[in-house]
Amino acid sequence: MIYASPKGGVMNARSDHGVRRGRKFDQVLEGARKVFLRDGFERASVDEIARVAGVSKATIYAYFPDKQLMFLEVARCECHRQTEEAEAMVGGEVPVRVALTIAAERIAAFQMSDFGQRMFRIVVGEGERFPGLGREFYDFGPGLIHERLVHHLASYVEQGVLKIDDLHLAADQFAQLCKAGIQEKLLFGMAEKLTPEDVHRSVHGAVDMFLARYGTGA
Amino acid sequence: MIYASPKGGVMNARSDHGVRRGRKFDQVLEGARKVFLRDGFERASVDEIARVAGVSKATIYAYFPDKQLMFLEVARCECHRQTEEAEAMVGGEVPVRVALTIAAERIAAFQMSDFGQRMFRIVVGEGERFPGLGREFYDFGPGLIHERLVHHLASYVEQGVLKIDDLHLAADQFAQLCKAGIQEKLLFGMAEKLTPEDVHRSVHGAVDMFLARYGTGA
DNA sequence: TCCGATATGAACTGATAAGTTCATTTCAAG
DNA sequence: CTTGAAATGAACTTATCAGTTCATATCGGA
Repeated sequence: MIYASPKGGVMNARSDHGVRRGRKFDQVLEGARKVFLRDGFERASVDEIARVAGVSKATIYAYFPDKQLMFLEVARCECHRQTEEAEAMVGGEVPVRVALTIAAERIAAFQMSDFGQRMFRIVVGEGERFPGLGREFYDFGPGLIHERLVHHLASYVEQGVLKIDDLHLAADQFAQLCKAGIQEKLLFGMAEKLTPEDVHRSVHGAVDMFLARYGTGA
Repeated sequence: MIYASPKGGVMNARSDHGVRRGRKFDQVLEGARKVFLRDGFERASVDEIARVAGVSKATIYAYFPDKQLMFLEVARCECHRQTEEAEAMVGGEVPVRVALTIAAERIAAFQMSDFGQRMFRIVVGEGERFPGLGREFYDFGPGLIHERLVHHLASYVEQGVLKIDDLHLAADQFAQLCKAGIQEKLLFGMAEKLTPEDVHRSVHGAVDMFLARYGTGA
């Protein structure tokens, strides 16, 4: 099994969360990621994680004090990773409609992705019992999108093509609109895969509605 | 403990889901409801349910073949019960804006309720492992609202005060808009209680946006 | 090549929980 | 009051799983 060696080669640094590092750290994290995303927190067993990671259970407990902290670490890493992948966002100089359409497509795509869906299920399902988990997920997922959106909307308002009083509400509304007709079907298992037409419909429906409300026609 | 006796007085009928009934059926269901809603499916223990229901474990297993079916039965009952409570909906002869505002307030209220939140967490969290659970929840919760909404929107379209091509999309969009600024805060534990002002802002934001897009001004 | 840090695995503890069993008791209908 | 269905409770089986322990093996850097 090929795995990246820990950055810097330092073997026994402690992370800021009570988590030790070492040679096989990445391997463990990867195994944990797979199993937690597949089975959820409660149903995932540490023995299974060890098996999938190709590592002994003792090694796992050398890194993490317990299962909860291991899970939190995985969640944290996944959120950060996912965020980095979505770095590229609508550039500066495109028409509003185009920018909104691109943004809507990203939002819809994320939520339809296997990762997006499973992570959402876990965070929502276990959220009440993991203080801070929901917050962590939000800050490095939806919250980040939200901030970007507010920022871009503001610049369009300055240009005079949008008129928005409450930028934060507008951004939330837009994000919500992108999920119309998608989120429920997926979350409640009423459709395995959505057709590109379904997505197209939601995306354009969101953009049309948003512009009808906040567009100046300029 | 006071409990309603089984309807009809028939003691040993089998329901359509492999579930037997009997003297203490309602008591068991009530205990299960409490514990499942409090702890979720995985963390709820049958012994605890027996304790809370004031019933012996053997009795529980006389009714339900296993924990899963017991949970499904509880979920079913809860959804139906909840639906019945929300029967009253916007009447016929009020202006669109008023009707939409009332509807938005209900949607927001349901999702902020303790029951709405916990049930959503469980259904989303366990949904992948309970075939049919998501569907059941949808059909007797959000799906019902959806149908009502479509129906009412159609009548306003006929009156000429709304202009809507895709009624189902419009209904989904409206429902989504009502959650803007509420759902994420609650689900991700970023606010214990939302102020009435927050709700007011979301509700009116939803109505304003919906009318901007679909209103004819008539 | 040598050394100290790291990993191993396999057995072990302790706890919890699902589901079963059965002799005994309660209850309600007739 | 009688009777049979329903309920009891407490012990029991079986299984799973988190977390520990330790003697041994491996690995990478110097």
